[in-house]
Amino acid sequence: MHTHDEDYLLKDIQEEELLDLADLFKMFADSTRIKILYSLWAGEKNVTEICDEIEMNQSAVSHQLKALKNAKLVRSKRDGKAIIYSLADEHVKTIIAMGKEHIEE
Amino acid sequence: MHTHDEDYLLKDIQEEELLDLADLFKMFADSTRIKILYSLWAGEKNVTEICDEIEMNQSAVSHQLKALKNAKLVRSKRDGKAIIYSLADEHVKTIIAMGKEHIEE
DNA sequence: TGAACATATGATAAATTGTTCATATGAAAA
DNA sequence: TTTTCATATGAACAATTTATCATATGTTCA
Repeated sequence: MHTHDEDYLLKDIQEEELLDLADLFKMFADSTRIKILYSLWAGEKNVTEICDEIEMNQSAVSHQLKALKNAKLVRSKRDGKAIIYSLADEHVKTIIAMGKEHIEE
Repeated sequence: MHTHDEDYLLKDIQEEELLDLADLFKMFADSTRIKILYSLWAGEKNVTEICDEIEMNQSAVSHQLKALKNAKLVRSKRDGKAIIYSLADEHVKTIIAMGKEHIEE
């Protein structure tokens, strides 16, 4: 049996989930970030390589990598002086693939 | 045989596609718009109903509906005084579902 | 026809976001 | 142990985005 309070709570949780969802999609909603993700599609790269490939300066890329890492869309590991980034999981690819399907109609 | 020009062109098309992709994801990257899409998940609704459900004023909702329609994520049809909106296709649901999967880990 | 209702839209103000610049941190190599 | 290379970060400014307000448009009904 559901009380009114429970319904209220449920609605609240949904609200929070929707905010989280919006935050996630924000990560895909900027061309620099999408370029970075796309650039990592083929495999891991260090920051310099990403900068070269997407032709964007190091600071901007680092800032965006930080955001992507926060959203758990990329991982990083150190290799000597370099930090190597890679896609965190398959969802990244799936989400981008769905987006591509939509615009290619 | 690929000429240098063709490669350049190809790169250019990808660039444009990435911008389009980012624009698409922008639609999902705002809580008002995500609420609207979610509200239409169950079925078509007119503007007033959407406003009531997501507790947002009519002007803001209309502005966002316009953006969503531009992105071909919702459709609309007139019914007397009202305009009835609905999700444009299944991609909307798939994309949101993928997003939910990611954050629910 | 005109009053009432439903939605759209333009302009503005507020908030958010992204890039850049300068500099800090941290690892390697001389 | 100083210099160099790779990356991160804070602050400031610019650009973009969103909500709000006022009003316009279009439809129905008296």
